[in-house]
Amino acid sequence: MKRDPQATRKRILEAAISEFAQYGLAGARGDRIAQAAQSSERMVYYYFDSKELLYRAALEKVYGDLRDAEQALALDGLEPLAAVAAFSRFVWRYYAQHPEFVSLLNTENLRQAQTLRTSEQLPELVAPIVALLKAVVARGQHAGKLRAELDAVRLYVLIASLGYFVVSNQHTLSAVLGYPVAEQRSMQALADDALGMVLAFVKPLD
Amino acid sequence: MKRDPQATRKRILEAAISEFAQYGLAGARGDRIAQAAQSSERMVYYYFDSKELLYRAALEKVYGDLRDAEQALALDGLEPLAAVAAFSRFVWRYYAQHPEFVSLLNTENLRQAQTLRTSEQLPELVAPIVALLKAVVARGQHAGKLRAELDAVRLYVLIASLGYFVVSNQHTLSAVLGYPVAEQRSMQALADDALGMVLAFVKPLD
Amino acid sequence: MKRDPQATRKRILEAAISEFAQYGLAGARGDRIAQAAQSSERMVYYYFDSKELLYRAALEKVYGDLRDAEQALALDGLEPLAAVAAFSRFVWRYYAQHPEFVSLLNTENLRQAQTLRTSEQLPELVAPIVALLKAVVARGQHAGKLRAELDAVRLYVLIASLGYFVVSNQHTLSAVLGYPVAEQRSMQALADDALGMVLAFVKPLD
Amino acid sequence: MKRDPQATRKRILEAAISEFAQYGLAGARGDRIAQAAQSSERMVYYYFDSKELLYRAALEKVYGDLRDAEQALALDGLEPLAAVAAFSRFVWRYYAQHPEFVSLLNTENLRQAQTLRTSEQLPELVAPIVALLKAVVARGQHAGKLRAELDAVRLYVLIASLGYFVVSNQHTLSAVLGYPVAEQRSMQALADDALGMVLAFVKPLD
DNA sequence: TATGAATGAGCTTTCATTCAT
DNA sequence: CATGAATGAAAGCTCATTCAT
Repeated sequence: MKRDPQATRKRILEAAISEFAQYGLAGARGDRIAQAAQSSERMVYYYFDSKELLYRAALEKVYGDLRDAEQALALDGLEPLAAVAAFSRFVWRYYAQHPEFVSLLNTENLRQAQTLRTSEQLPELVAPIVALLKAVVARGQHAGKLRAELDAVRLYVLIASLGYFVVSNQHTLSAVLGYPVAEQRSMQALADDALGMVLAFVKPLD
Repeated sequence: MKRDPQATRKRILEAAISEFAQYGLAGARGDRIAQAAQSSERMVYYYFDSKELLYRAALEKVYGDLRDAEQALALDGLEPLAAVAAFSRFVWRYYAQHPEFVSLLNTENLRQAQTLRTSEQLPELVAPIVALLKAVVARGQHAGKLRAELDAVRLYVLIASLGYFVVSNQHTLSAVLGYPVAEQRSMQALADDALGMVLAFVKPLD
Repeated sequence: MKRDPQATRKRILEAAISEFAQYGLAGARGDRIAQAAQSSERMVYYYFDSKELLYRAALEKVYGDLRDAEQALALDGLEPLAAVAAFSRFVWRYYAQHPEFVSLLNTENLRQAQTLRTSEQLPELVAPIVALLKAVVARGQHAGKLRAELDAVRLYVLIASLGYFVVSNQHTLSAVLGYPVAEQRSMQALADDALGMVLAFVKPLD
Repeated sequence: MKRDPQATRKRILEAAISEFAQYGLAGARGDRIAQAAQSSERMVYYYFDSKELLYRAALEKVYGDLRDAEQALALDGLEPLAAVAAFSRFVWRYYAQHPEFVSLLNTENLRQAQTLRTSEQLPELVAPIVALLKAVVARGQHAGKLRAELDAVRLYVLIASLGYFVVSNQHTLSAVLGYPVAEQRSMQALADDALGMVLAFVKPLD
């Protein structure tokens, strides 16, 4: 009826991302996805064959989107310290603006990365972003602007950590601390603190 | 079977924690819990009335365990900086040694803290630990050993962030980075870096 | 509600035999079985776990019934020739009176005996009846009343053949030949001819 | 794809025969047929309109093939006894070499010959072969070489029986008796015995 | 002649839960 | 205190078939 296969497929995939992000894999419901996509449950299987494969497609989509977003990052022209700061801000902003990405990652970790481990295209979707930071670190160390002992991968993990937790755990945090993490202002304050931490950490101890 | 009601109840609760941690709320299966508890599905309902209530009990249990563990923390006798370090190490070690706690938190955040928000005993289970850090910060600032602008709640969030992410996302991290996060040694290296970060951050900029 | 588990289970199994006999494994419908058994589709799964296992149970039941029926056969007191006749008549009568057995066998052959081959109890359900004929043949050959070259297994197959086809293929036969195979009289005439055949075949050519 | 409509139609029909023979009507799958025919599911409907009609076409095809094969049978020149033997061997060989025919007959009987009974061309496909035997019997009786009481239709049924069962039930037989019915040698031994039976039966009791 | 897209209906199976003792 | 039996509701998925070009 719609005769626009690409569009239908896309609507389903987007509805699925949102559903999986909200309910996890086990909790996601086919009929809800169909309804949100203004399509039918049948079409979901027509395009994606099974819930698991739809979930895999959703994961690949959100990782792909991250990779696409990071293309816009131009760190080469920046001072090493400024580059680390820009990188951190980019990552944190991405998490904050894409809570469904964070949620899907949590879901995938619950499953012990079952799907990710067996995906063929996922590795290549993730490699570039770490490479980006590696380049900055190497350059900064060479110029004496970043600590020599710095390990780029560990630095990446720490930067990610600082932005991830507040998005991932925003609901329990505000329930438990009464701290309104989701609000712009507190988010910003946290990000400022975190940036201070990162920069203090990467600077050489002159 | 076993004429020891308390023991049966306990086995069920423990099996439930492990099941919820592994599969989330929606993915958890009553029969698997019953089997792991060497009991019957019927008993699960006998003691906990419903899956939701069992889940709530599980959440309360893991939060209670954290509260109990933190009793052992004696920060009062320590220097402010040492106290911050001890606090951080405690939190991180707890996360690392209790991945089921981390996993349950993720599950609860997926549900937008639905259960936690309506729990009566949960707030009081969490308040003390933040209070602990608050005391240290106040004392340290008074003694001029910690930065005056430091906000204890935000500091708590940042410390938690640094320990949480690697446990929560260990599976995707090792799948995607090939970084063996779960191993003792890499965990330790990360913790060392993180501690460096925290201390550099809290110290006054003399 | 019925609180008579054995009876419910039995009604379901009988309904299943009749359904499988009428529609085959693929064509059998769970709801029809449930309805015929005056139970619910859910109960079918409660007792038998899956359609396949229900089918297996059905097969085992009809083979078991045949084995039970054959207990009544007392061939030892008979003359060898009379024993062969009695055996043949028993087999043919059993097929004629249990078309659902014949139909299930056809279904199982369509499936290339997939289920039967992997059944543990089926072999032992079938062995005795052939053993019965073997004993008769041995006795008859020893007494010079049956042809020395006779192979008991082959004889069994031929006897079974003569009774099976008319039951198994009665519908196509009457459609195609206009021969009312299902009627008592034609059935009897065929059985008489068949018995003549068998006896002429087993007698020594004096 | 292939601009050869007749060839496509033929491939589909052949694939259908094989599919119906292997899985029955209910168990047959449109997509498997399409794939085996190197065509598309859509084409199956294009040429045959529905599964039922495709099944009917399959039945008509296998009956037609039998009728064609039997044209080669020249019984007129043979002695009555030799003619009966030739007829029997032909039928048995045909069954053995066309298990898909046997399987389709079983499937059709499961359905209580629903399709066959309402077919217009099927009766005329089957009549000739029985007529063939009738002629032989009449001739033989007239010449005193065949028993006078012999009924040709019943004789046909018995001959068919003897060849059908081993093909139709080969899988359960070998599973249950451990008798390798499908093998050439055992098949031949059975056919020899069966021929002995038939001839002993039709001969006058001089 | 040929075909990719779409679909309603229904199938088997699972799940959390309640009944009855 | 404990449990075997029973179940309504829904979930994921499949099937034969039709639409639209």
